[in-house]
Amino acid sequence: MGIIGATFFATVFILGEETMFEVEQQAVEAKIRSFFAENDIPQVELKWTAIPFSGEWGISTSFFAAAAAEAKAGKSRGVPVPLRAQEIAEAAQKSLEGLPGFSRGEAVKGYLNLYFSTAQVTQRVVESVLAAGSRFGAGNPRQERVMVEFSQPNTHHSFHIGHYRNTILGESLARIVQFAGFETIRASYPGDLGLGVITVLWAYEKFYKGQEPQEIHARGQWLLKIYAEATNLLTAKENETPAEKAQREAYDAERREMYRKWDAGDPYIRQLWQETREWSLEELRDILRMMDVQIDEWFFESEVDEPSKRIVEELIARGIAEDERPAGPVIVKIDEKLGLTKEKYRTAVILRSDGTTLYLTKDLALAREKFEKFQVDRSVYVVDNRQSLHFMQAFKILELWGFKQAEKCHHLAYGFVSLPEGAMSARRGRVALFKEVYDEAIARVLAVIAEKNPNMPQEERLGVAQKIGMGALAYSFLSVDNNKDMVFDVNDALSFDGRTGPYLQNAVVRANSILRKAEAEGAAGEAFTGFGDDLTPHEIALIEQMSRFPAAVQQAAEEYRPLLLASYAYELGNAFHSFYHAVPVLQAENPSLKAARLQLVRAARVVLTNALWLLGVAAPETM
RNA sequence: GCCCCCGUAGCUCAAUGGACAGAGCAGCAGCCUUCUAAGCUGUUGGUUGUGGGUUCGAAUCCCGCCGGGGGCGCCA
Repeated sequence: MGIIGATFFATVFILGEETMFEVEQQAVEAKIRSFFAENDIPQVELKWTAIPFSGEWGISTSFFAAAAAEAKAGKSRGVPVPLRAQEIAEAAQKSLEGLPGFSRGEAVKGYLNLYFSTAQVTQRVVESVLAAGSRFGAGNPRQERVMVEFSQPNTHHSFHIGHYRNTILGESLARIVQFAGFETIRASYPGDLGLGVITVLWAYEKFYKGQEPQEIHARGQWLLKIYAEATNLLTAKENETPAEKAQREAYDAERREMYRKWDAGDPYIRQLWQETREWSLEELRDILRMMDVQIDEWFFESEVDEPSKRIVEELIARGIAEDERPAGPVIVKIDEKLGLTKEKYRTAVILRSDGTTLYLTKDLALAREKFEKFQVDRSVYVVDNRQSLHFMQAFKILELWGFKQAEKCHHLAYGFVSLPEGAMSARRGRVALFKEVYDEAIARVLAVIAEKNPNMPQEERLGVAQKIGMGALAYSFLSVDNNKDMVFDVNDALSFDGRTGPYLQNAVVRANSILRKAEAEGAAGEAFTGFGDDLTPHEIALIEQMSRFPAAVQQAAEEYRPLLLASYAYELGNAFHSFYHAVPVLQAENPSLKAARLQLVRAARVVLTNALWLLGVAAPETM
């Protein structure tokens, strides 16, 4: 099979088949369906998996469900389900004799295992990979538009490792959903107003005006220091003297006055706010650049503040919200509206009694903008799990309000990140700042390069170190399921051994190295005549793993879980490293074997690169 | 009191109804004149917090309990 075969399979793949073996699976399934019909077996759903722990390659299904359905229908004749499942498996196997694409079948313990004809299927997988290249694994275009909202740090603060978890999770999810075939919009929603912001503004204006450092990150971090100091000045202490108390209260009055002026649009305060806000945003943009994240839409809290007030009026007018002003705030009694007897969504406050907005108010306005202006069908919010109630309330209110997209709003909650010493606290100066971790990562990688690859030209080292350092960090965060709390330990996060980003990058680098050498010795052009049936187990394992990639992408996108791809990527990298160790490529026994293995290495590099991209990890040429 | 999340090997984590609960780290034993040893191979280590239930089949689903974290009318 040459060009024609490659084109044929690539076309099939692009047009309809998303998970590589749908064609085979459907052919087998059709046969089993008619076998069921002929033998009066209930037409239950068949679930297909790879054959586990066989070292061989194929697809598998079980017949427990069919046997159980028979028993329920009173047709079991007293045969226990497992035995009957095995009977069905054996009979099904007989009915499938001679099916093209498979070498043999076996019925064992109620399962039917169908082994692929390796030469044919290998050919097909490798050709599909090489034909699709960077699009291998991508899903067919969907009609739905998905907005992923992530990276919502507060301005007048500095970006720490907790913000990093949010951002890498959101970016990876956005890449996965996009690659799976959905039109995807990345949205960022920085918190640029509120008391925390004003606190920094107050202290800056009063004590530090004009003293800011010029370097972007130093300046961002400097704002965080101001925040910590200011909070300290404004917090009541034990045993404080009357003079201290008076001082603190005077400061607080100044701060409140500044908030009032900001709200009233005082030009001087607004100007000061704009300028300092921009410092934070500059730092944020630079960090997103380091992470290779491109935000499509920026929403700011300050921009939805006014629109959100009008929404409250609408909700009151429609009887969804109740106005208790001036004695109380504007509320939505969600449980009551839903007729719930136990408290679950509770009562939400959507406007303060003084008429100013809350976080929830603004999220309602933002949601409406997403639905109406951007016409999104699904909206994913990557926000830490302490805000679960907030989003449960927000989505329910949207539903009461009549937005049908509300049911496709999803809060992707993740556990918060703490340090070995305890929770991060800006006030105590106990914060792992992203930029510090980044610098540390670079330094560590440079040290490893100096030790392990001293021949690497100096001018290449920094670029490689950035990719490896960021790869290690990204993978360490994404390989923990998002709903689990995490303790950030630099040594774990920046480990380069074992199940890590660098391990996977190293697999790509090793593939590059083989291909580079092949190129240099002129072997790259040698005719590839196809794969034989005598593939080694390491080759089969590698190809099998590659064939699973499209399905892994779809599952990760459906479940909103980058972790699945982190696990997948490790399995693939592991298969490649084992192959690399055990199977000679450039030293293969004969030219046709060598050409076939070179194809395999090319394909493996493609799939590894695609999988890593979805995790926000870039592989360098060498390392 | 109510709600959400978590509890799996010494440590960090996978496996969300299917076959023997898997990796990494740490430990132990091997493998670099051969495509990058950031690697490979072997090995030690588990009554899946606990008690019931549903099911042919449960780490996974349901109920109770224990332990940890978070949240609950005018913070974000």
